Amino acid sequence: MPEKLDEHQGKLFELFNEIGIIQQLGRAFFEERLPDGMVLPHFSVLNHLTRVGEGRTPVQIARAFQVPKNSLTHTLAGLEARGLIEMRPNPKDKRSKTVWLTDAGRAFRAETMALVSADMVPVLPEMEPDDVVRTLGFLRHLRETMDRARD
Amino acid sequence: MPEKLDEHQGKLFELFNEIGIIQQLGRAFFEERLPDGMVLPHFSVLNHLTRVGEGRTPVQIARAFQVPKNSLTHTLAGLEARGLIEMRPNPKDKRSKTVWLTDAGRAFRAETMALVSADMVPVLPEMEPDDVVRTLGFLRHLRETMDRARD
DNA sequence: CGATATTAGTTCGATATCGAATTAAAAGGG
DNA sequence: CCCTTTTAATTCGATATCGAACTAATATCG
Repeated sequence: MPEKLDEHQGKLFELFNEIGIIQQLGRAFFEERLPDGMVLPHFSVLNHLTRVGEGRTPVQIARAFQVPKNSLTHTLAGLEARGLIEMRPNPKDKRSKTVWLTDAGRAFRAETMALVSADMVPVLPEMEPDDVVRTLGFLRHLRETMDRARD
Repeated sequence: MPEKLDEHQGKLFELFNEIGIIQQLGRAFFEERLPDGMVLPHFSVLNHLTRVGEGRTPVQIARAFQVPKNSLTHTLAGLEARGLIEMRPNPKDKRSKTVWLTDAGRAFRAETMALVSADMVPVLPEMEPDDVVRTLGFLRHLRETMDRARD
């Protein structure tokens, strides 16, 4: 039954399509609420360090976001120029660096989070918590599968 | 119970996070298989015209993808320069244009689709069709909600 | 109708993003 | 140990992306 397979594949394409559009909506939503020259990846790095822990290396962060590492170099440079992060040498590896939040970075992340959260409230009641959790689970599985298939 | 609300909101943040990463993975996956200077949005426009119908205007397409219209101007210029689409005046509105696929554009889209589909086959068995459909449904709802909240 | 507001598309300048090449350090294998 | 390979980060050049300002055409409303 090759039609079944095609249909399955078609749905997956639609899923990617939808994901792209939502990503775009989310990016715009965030960036409207970020100061002047800041973009979503700037905030994402601050958030990542808060959630996963400071002292990560640039490659680790790049892998987590699945972006090329030179793209991250640029993002980190922007954050450092704004005094939101600090780069320190990596004691385990002289080629490498580690990334740390400054107090300003922590404060900025918290403020932005509060700001965006407030504006997100109207959306929440529309989203069934169970659906959110289930979707999250599936998307993680999808990501892991794609990641594995990347080789 | 404000903790419940915060938790719900936290899950939604994680969802956006995951969506961003998958979008990135999908983009890379596509662009590895696209010729030289072509990027995902180029393909997306060809695909959109095939699925939704030709003769769309740039603003319609921009709205469908939730990107600024000047970004689309640039994408369309690239496609036109490669002879994959054709711009015609809009008989209903002298400010506007309509976008049409050329034969080369149709052929290119089909070839790329086949190429990407083939490489996507290993991922398919990992994805429960029911889960894909359910996720798709939820994401559509999420998009519509965000779109409505955009005002 | 005529004035004003809105809409379609482009242009411009600034920044983001990426692939490819580069440098420096670490790892691995004879 | 050297030699080769891999890895971390940066640099460079090219293109993508976006906000803001602009032009031309259409819609709205008195």
